[in-house]
Amino acid sequence: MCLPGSLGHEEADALGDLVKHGRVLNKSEFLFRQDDRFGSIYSVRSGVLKSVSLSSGGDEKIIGIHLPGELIGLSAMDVERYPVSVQALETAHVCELPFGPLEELLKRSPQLRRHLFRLMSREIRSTQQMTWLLTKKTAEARVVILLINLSARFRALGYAANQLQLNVSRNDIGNFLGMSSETVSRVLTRLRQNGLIRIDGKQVRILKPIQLIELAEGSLA
Amino acid sequence: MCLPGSLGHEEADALGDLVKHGRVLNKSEFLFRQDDRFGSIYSVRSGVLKSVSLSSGGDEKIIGIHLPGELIGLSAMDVERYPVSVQALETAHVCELPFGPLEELLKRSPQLRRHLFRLMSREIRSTQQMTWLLTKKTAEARVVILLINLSARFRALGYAANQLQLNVSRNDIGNFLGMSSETVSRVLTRLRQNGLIRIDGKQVRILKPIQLIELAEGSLA
DNA sequence: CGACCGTTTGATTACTATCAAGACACGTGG
DNA sequence: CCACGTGTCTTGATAGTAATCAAACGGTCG
Repeated sequence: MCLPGSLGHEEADALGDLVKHGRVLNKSEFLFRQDDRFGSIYSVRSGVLKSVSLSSGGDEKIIGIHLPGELIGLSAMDVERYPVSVQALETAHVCELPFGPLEELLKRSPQLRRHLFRLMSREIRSTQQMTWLLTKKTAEARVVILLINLSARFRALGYAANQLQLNVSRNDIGNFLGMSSETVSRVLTRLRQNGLIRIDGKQVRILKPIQLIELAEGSLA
Repeated sequence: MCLPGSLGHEEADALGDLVKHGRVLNKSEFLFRQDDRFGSIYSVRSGVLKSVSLSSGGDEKIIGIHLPGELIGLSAMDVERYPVSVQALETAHVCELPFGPLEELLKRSPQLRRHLFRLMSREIRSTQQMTWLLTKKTAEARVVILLINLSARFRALGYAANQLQLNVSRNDIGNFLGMSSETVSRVLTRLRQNGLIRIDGKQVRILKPIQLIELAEGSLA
């Protein structure tokens, strides 16, 4: 399924017709690049991708990390060109939803309309929460909250919740959370030393979720 | 007009019928509070308001500052209750757009649909830009960028672009930009000393916009 | 095996928060 | 009208968190 959520059969079928052939991306391949002409919204079927925005000054900012079931491109609906690049962090499958036909379908399906509005609304909220994270939390708490957040999202997908396959470099994590890769590294080692997590390369295993949550809340309640 | 933007006459009329009696808010009065039941989206006709989110830990985070022409409540469309409180920073007029009837109208008006999607998309982008601001810019640059940003938004409304009436406390500015009120104060005095702005209480006059912009770009390009 | 990129760890620096005190503005009540 | 209190703003001194600079340590892939 390409648009997870509460859709009737009819809508699902119509949507199925609309979907252009799904796309497979290899690791580090781009789904689209910043300033490409906007034409489609994408839905992640498998794999993990990142959104990156390149500022005029030349530095990159990682805007989001996308797991299966999530939509990509919602921030481009009112502009000619995508404001970010999207790149696969591992082999990924996506569905392409061409925006024109999608709008047609929206005409007929109140369900789908509600659904899309919901998704966008949620996106707004989650980005706003990120600003809260960035201004009110210490580096340690930010990393911990990211781990908890990813864990919850994995669980919601039916994957193991405390066995995170982090195909994201320390650099990317730091960029995303507004800190240096060194600090990310330091925080992770400290967590490991305290027995809250285990680290095997890109694998992070959450050993004591409850204490992690306490840590996240604790540092500046 | 309650939904600024490109609407046909028909839509505008229908929308006019839909709008519940506008509301007037005195300074520091609440439009709605966090956890109030979601029912309406609001459009600012005059005045300035702020969105504040209260975390479980008890501390507040200012999420947004709303000028005339902007919509409030887009982040609540998929939840039962508003995730933020909205408070007037000065006397303000708003239109209330009850969500149920609005959805009815969306059924019939592709124009309006597009318009709403556009606004939400823009909101996503502007919040994402805020995360960029918070992670990639120094305290000084953040304040400067806020000034420039407000100036541009005022100009777009037809107001004087370099005569900002900042009915926001230093504390609120700091909260919004992720820094202490003291730092805000220091940055503003430095800007004043360098002749880039003038300050008369809440009035900020931009004297050298070009140099301000250079400053904003300069500190960490 | 060696080169290379990402990670870890250490030492130093720097930005900004925090703590504290004084200045200022404003509204109230004497 | 002026004294007073309250809240915000400014300014200063100090402290802390995280950035930066640097170097050693892997793991991976020709």
